[in-house]
Amino acid sequence: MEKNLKRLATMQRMEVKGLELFYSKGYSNTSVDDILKELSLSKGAFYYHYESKEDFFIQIIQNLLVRKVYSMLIEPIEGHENPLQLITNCFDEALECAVHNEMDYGFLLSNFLNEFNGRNPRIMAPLNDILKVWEVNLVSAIQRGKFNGYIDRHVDSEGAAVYLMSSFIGIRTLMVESAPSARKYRFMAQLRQYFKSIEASPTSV
Amino acid sequence: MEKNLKRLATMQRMEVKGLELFYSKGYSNTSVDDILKELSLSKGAFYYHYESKEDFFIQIIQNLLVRKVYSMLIEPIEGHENPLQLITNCFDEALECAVHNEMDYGFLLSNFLNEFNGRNPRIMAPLNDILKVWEVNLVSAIQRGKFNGYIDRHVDSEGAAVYLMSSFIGIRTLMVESAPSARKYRFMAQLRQYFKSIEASPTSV
DNA sequence: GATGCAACCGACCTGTTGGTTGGTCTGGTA
DNA sequence: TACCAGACCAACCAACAGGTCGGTTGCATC
Repeated sequence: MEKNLKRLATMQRMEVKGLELFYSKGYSNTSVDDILKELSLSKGAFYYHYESKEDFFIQIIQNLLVRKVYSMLIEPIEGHENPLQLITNCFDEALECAVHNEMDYGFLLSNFLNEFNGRNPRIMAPLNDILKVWEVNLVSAIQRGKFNGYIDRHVDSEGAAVYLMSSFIGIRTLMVESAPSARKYRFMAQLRQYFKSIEASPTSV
Repeated sequence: MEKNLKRLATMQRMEVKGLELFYSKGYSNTSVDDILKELSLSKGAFYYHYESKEDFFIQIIQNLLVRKVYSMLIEPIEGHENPLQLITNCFDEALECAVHNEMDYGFLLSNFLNEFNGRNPRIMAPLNDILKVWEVNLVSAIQRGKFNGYIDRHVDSEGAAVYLMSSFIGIRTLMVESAPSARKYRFMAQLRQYFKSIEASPTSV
């Protein structure tokens, strides 16, 4: 049991540092040695625990990335209050975090999506899984909103979900280089504008 | 003069093939040899015309990418009709093109943005320039729309522009892997919904 | 037909990459 | 104390990267 703990501790260290470097430099620009050097570990240790660099990355996605996206974008909108308010707050916090993080390279998930889109099916599979969970969760939040009278019942839930995901992924890309704070502010204002147009109103037909 | 023509022809061949491969495999996963092999050219030819791989890529951005983005996203919205209609048509065509292109890896510009964001300032500079032109053009289209009575004059032009750019970049990322056609359709419907909320209406305060 | 030069060739250099392998250390067990 | 297996080390490998360089080709000029 003690043994197993040590194993897991080492793997955890590798994966945390791996995610950090993969995020900041990209997957293909980060060598296994880069990660190992920072942890004072050897190649042998790495290939004792993982079959390949690709396998290692998939583990990172499943062990770390899933949880991060979950706690940042999924959990916060699972309440039973007004979903439009929940999503607004959720996006606002996620973007605010990006504004204040000086080492920002964009949205973790979308960076990796971009790097592997249409190129590496083995890695895309778990990434698409995360995307799907996010989408399903948004859809059900919107449907809940319709049911509870917060959102106009003519709204296409799937459409709204895709639209929200798109805009979030895009704004995170745009926020990296120039005027992140200003762009966040403008984005949030337009998001509220959009939300106003899909919320339930007494004047709706 | 004839000489100069040959020079330009070879460079054009290299840059066109380079853009093709950089787009499909990513910049860092495409070697100079990959490009040269497909053109049956040698390393010597390459380094005779370009100082480095990075310099080569910057040339591609300035010579090819700028024009592509211009003709796809900027020119089509420069008319004097209803800008919301122009933008709708423009996005619709750009996305339709993506749907039918089997070799699709996302939005050229945003793929490169993602790859170099926060990492390579020399390459980011010309990419940001393109982004800026796009943004300025959207802003002025929206302002034109306000002036001509198509768009509510309380609308924040810069905000709407950023919101549009975000959503476009995002939907292109989402359209690569799964259900591009369905996602395009849903996206466009929500875009129209958003547009409806910012267009000039007689009932506005 | 000798000269000059832009355009191009391809062998080579140096460093890095993902991955392998034989060996060492250490803590628990009999 | 002898042993054993999991965890790790460090030297090594072939493939490949970006980039260099001395040399060749082909065409215009005189």
